[in-house]
Amino acid sequence: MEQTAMKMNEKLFIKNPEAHVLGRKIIKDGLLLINKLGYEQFTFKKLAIDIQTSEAGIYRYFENKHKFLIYLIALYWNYIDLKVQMIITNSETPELKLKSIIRILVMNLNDNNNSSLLEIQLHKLIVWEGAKTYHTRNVNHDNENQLFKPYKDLCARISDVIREANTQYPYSHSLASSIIEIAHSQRYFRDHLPSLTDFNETKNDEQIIIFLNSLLFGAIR
Amino acid sequence: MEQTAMKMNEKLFIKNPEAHVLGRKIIKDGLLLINKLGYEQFTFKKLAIDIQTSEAGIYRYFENKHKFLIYLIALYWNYIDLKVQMIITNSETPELKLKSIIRILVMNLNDNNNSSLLEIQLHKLIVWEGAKTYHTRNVNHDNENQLFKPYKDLCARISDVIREANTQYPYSHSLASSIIEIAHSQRYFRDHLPSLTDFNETKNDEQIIIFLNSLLFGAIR
DNA sequence: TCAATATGATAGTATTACTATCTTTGCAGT
DNA sequence: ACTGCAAAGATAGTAATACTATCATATTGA
Repeated sequence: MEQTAMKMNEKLFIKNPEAHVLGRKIIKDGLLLINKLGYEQFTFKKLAIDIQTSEAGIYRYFENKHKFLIYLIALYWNYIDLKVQMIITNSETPELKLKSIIRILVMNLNDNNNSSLLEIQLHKLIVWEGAKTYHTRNVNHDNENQLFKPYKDLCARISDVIREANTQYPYSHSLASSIIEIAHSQRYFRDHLPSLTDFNETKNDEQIIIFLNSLLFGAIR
Repeated sequence: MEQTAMKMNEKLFIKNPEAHVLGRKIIKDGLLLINKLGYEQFTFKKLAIDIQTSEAGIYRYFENKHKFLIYLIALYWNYIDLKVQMIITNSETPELKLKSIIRILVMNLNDNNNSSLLEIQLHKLIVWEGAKTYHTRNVNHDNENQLFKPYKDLCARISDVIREANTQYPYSHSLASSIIEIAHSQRYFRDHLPSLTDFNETKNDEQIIIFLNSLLFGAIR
């Protein structure tokens, strides 16, 4: 994943962090620190101390911590989209594609144990903080600046597969975004508000996968 | 709705706001101000100026703005739960109950135009800020203090109806919480990130209702 | 070698999220 | 009518946050 070097929206940063040592350190350690402290407690000051630079040093790369969060989340969406693209080209039927996509969305790590630390951390971030990227009074402005394009692209891609499975189904985009959101919220509920779910303590992703499958295939059947 | 006087969890406030004039003003105008500014920009200072009291005056009722948000959201869940209870006793079949519940969740205002300003504002709040109540590093602690009980109660109640409709269905809680979350996220997407949905510009709730019905009945069928 | 650029170092400001204290108002019971 | 106590008003203060500005130094690539 490291070398993918996805082209990121330039409105997300002031100076491209991937192109400089300090920038890369900000991303790598910043992701860890947000996951450690939570978005609200995370500050550029704390990150600066962590990586032994100054607050101003970080502000040279990112306008504020909200843009920083959107940047990291965009990284996640781009990465998932890549994985989904691979699945699509390698799977036979749309049904098999959808099943594999669901596995990617819940980040089932059992099968492919080559998942990097970065992937795991990005998945943790999306589950905890993902919704905070767009639940702001800046949504419309941020959306005009295409900051959520990676999410929308992923949604469109999954939507295509849904239509491939059932050309009559009229809500392919809504179904795609719903499956994505539920994959995250049900995992969060399982781990923190378990009475909102039916998943037992054995934190086995299999139950979430079965639930998502039944939802998706129940809808398009 | 005004006179329902639900018993609220005492850990949500320092001094019961419903019992005092200033407290009631904080709730009423605070709700409006959060909806106007958004949770992040909302401060007790701004609210104090708004209702012509002091910051300290508000801190006598609420520990901080996060607890205040949870309080308002709990108000919403309690209110919805009441409405759902009424529907359950007045509907014939579980299928009719579920259809009516979905209408309540999307806050379809066409049929009952007696919806108060408070209801509309609470619904706006849950769509914009609802997830922020539990996406915090305090979740576990807040949950132990039963702060999310109203949400869990509602989820359990809907879950019961789902099981009434299909006694074999094993994911009634997850399905209930998913339907609730999707009702809110799809409305938000329709209004702010429309390419994540299939709903067109005529902001008619009917499309969301149809989508939710197809999801729910597809799952339990 | 020069010039641009990256980074370091330090300081400063307005706002936020509180806490403390002291005073005044209004009402309840005797 | 008097007393006492809780509610509310008024003001001040503090640490942290979210920035912005400036000047110096290190690196590097043309």
